[in-house]
Amino acid sequence: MPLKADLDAIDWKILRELQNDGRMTNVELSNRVGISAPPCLRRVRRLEEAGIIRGYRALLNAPALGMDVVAFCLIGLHHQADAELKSFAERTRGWPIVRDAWMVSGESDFLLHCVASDLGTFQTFVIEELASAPNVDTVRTALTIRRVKDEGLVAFEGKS
Amino acid sequence: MPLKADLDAIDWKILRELQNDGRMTNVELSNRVGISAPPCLRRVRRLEEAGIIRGYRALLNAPALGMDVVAFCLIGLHHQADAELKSFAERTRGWPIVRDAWMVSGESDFLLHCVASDLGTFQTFVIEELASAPNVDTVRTALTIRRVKDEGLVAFEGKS
DNA sequence: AAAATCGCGAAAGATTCTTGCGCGAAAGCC
DNA sequence: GGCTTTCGCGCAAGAATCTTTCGCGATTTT
Repeated sequence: MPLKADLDAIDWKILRELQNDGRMTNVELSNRVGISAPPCLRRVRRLEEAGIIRGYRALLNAPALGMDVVAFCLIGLHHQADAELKSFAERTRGWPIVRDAWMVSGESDFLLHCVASDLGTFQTFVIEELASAPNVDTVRTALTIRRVKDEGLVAFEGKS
Repeated sequence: MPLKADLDAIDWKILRELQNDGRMTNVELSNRVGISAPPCLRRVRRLEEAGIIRGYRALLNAPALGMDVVAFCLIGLHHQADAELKSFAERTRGWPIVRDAWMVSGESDFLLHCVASDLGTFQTFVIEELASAPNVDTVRTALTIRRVKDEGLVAFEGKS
C-alpha cells in the first residue's frame, strides 16, 4: 500500500483534479496531468486500491431538494468511557438526519452535521431524539445560515 | 429549472446512487434505477443543469496523505454587521487549512472545518492567523478523534 | 375524440475504457 | 564500467460506454 512518500507530482495532480471533478473522464484527466490515458488510469486504480481515494460522491444541493435546515450539534456526554463513546457513535448511525458525525476532544464529545427538511423536524429531532438519548449531557446547536467555503478535504498548496 | 416537485421516484434513486458512487457508469446507473441508458443520462444532465447535482468529488483519505489533524473551529466575532461577516467569510477562503466554512447562528458566528498536516501547524494557524484576524473575538476548537459517520449531504428515507 | 406533449427505449456512430506489449530510462549488482 | 533488473510510459486494438437520433406508446390537453 503506497504511502505519502510514494506519491509523485503527477499523483498529486490527479488527486487535485479528481477532488475538483470526480466524474472527469480518464482521457481528460490524463491531458490535464500531462501523461497518456493508460498510465493515468493505472495510477487512479492504484490510488483507489491504496485507500487514498476513498470513493466518489455527487454533491447534492440540499435546499433544492427540500432540505432547508443544515445545522451542527455539539454533544457532551455524562460519561466518556470507551463503551459509552461507541454506544453513542453507533446511535448516530441510526439517525438519518445526522449526515456526518465526528468524535472530538475539547468542550464536547461529538460533533454532528445534520440536515432536515424544516426547522420543526430538526427541533423535534433535537428534543425527542438527541437530548433524550442515554448518557447525553449537553446539546449545543448552531444553525447554518449559508455555506461560505466548500473545498474538498485536502489542500494542495505547493504539491503540483 | 426543475424544483423538488418535478422529481419522481427514479430521480431520487439516481441521486441516491450517485451520492454513493459518483463515478458509476451511466449503464450501471441505468440498470440500478430500472430504465435504459439514454433516458437515464438525460435525467442526470437535467439534474446537473438544474443545480440539484452541484458537482462530483473524489473523497480523499486525509491521514494517508499526511494530513493528521482534522479539527473544527467555532468563531465568534466582535461585530456582526453584514460587512464584517462578509469580510471574515472572504478571509476564510484565503486559508488553505480551512476546507469548508459555514456562517452559523447560535453561540458562534462561523464554523470552520480545518485540516492540517500536524498539530503544530494547526496551532500556529489558530494563534497567528485565526485568533489574530481582525474582529475575531472567541475561538473554540474541537480536534477530531475519528470520523464516526460519513454519508452524503442528503438522506433518502422513503424517497425510493 | 382528436391533437399535442412527454418520456421511454432501440439503433448506430463517436468516444472512451481497458488490456497487452514493446521501448527507454533509472536503479541495483557484479 | 558495464550488465541486468525493474519500472513506468505510450502505442495499438478490442471491448465497453457514451451520446444522439428517431419512432412508439401513454398520458394530458383541448
